[in-house]
Amino acid sequence: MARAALTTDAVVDVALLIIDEKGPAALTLSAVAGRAGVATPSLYKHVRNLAELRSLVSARIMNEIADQVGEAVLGRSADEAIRAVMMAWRHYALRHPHRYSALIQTPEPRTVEAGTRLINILLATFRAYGMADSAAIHAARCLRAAVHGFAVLETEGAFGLPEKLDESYDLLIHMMITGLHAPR
Amino acid sequence: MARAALTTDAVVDVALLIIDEKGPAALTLSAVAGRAGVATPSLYKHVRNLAELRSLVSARIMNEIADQVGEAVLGRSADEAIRAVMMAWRHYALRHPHRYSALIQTPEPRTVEAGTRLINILLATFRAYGMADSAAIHAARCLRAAVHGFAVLETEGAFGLPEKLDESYDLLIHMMITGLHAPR
DNA sequence: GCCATAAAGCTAATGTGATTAGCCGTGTTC
DNA sequence: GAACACGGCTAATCACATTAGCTTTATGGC
Repeated sequence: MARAALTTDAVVDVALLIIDEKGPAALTLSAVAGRAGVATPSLYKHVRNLAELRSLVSARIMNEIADQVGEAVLGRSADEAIRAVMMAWRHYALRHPHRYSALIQTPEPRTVEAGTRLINILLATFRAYGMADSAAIHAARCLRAAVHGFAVLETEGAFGLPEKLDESYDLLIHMMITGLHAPR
Repeated sequence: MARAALTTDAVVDVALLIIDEKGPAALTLSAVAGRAGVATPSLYKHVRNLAELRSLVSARIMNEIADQVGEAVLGRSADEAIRAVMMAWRHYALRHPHRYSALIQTPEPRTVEAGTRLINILLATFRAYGMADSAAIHAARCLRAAVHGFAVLETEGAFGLPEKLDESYDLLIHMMITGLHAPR
């Protein structure tokens, strides 16, 4: 071994710092190296390239979301659980808007793995409705799409009037819950 | 005047060609210039810079979506209209996945203007339910979030099993429609 | 038909970032 | 105490975006 120094995790930490401050577009290896007090090429000792750093960052973020959502759902079930999931997910996005924009959806192994944790939470929740596996998968996809769509649009500032967004989201939660109960 | 040659619109055409073939990340001024048979700096006679080109491209795409959705909704109302909107929107995304990924959500005037056309179609549709203005806005936001979320996730390949996606989307349509009818 | 002009194109140059190659010091380990 | 592997560094290359300034060519007015 050699000096203690930088680790891959520490590089990701710095990357998140930059993203939080200036958005995903500002994530460059130069910027990370500057923050870490190191020359740019030195980073290649810890990450393969910029693409890998982005993927590590994305996975870390997805894991954070899964953590928060998993925590929120503890001790709740059915409608209460759905509401808790949706609230926690959106709150994460609002607390870290730039991080949310840095999420990669493209099938990228690391993020997919973290995303699977999140999906499993949703599936477990839907089993509380007595749903069959297949039905739970469809329901989970719908919930994911709705929440993610709202979070993306809100964090990117795509909605016009900011003041009533809580109300809109309440409606979305309501629609999801009632939609799940309604017979096909 | 000078030679006929390139126009801003033609540059956007070429940009869309590149996006369709290789995705939004491949959209560089060099690539556009190469395709257009022109030196890179010549493009600056037609677009201010790469950022503006992206914004023009995004606006064009959003307008295409609004066109398709607007067409789909003709002659329909209420539930039928909602279903038609959702189907047309997703179909556009599936026909042009790379274009869908090239959409910019950030408050960017040109895209916002085109997006407003789309929102107005949704609002008009919700009035068919006899909704008040405020309720229609919340409903439109929810519909937009759900459809956009599904389209983003599907076009980026974020969903696992491709074969049942039609079924999942049917469920989403069902959830939206029943959710809209259910009382708060 | 001839010229001024403005549009549209071009070459050259600069700056930023990513990435690679190859060198150097420093702990760790035997 | 010497070999080694790790982590950092400098130098160099490449791809792009962007700017400056020159050249060419329609075209409208004469």
